[in-house]
Amino acid sequence: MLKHHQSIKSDTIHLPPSFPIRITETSGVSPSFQRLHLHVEMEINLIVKGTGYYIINGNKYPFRQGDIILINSNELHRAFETEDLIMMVIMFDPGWLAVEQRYDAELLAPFRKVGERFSNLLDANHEAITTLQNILNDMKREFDQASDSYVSVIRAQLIRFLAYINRYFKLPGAPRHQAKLQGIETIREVVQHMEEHVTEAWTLQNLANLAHLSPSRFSYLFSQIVGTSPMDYLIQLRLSHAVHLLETTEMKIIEVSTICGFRNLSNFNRLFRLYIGKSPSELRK
DNA sequence: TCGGGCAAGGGTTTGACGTA
DNA sequence: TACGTCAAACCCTTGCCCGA
Repeated sequence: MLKHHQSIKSDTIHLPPSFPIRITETSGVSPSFQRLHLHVEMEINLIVKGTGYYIINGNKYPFRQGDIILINSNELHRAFETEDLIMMVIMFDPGWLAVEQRYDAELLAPFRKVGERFSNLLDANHEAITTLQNILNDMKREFDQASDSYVSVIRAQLIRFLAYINRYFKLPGAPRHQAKLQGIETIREVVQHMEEHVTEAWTLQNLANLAHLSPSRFSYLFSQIVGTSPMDYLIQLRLSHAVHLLETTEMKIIEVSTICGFRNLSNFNRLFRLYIGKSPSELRK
């Protein structure tokens, strides 16, 4: 039986305390973004090119070129690529802006009030989006060039970015509430359990038992919250573990396959090629 | 609104066998 | 040893209905 207080552990993002922000550009969706995860840092994604969608706290947000995604601290999220995706990813420690909140208490509202007064998705068609895109591009340029006083410029641009969201992107009408998925904590606990016991021979029935749900109800809820079926998610967890072992050890492929919970080598090879795009032996070359 | 039960269809897994 | 193919068995997903 699961302990009630268990939930998915936060990812640890190593940001230097003196400059707690990281700006990168990613092509496609890296394995760490494909899995359901959360972190204390606030995250901004600018869709530079292509399409895909985010699952954030059980809500699906399709995105396209020009959209901006905001992810608050500890929001459970997962990214998917549909086509030719390139994203700018900004992670920052909200504590970095603690002083500014003395002067503008609403500065972090676009994150803190997401789902109520703001949406996770800032639409590429919004009249003010170009201003925000320019700010983010400027931040990336400053980060890459690291010229004199670039830390101050990036910090100032981040404050400007948040202020403009406050000014132009408040949702109209009554406060909106996030989708009430009562099962979200239950699914969190099951996902945590799967990640900690990835090699177990899980069946849908086992997983549903952990959640105290029928298999059909569990499968439906899981897909709503995580974005893929339970068994598909389990395969991705196992393959991530397999990639790690293949890259960092000299274990035989059949040993890796067994350790990662695959009971059959041919099935492991087939799934590996399907998800990773190459065979296990090709990965090692 | 949430959850259980059921059935149909389709996807997945397994194990044997072949090839390089 | 590593990996691909294939057929059969298995079981998961989905949709629907019903009750609490």
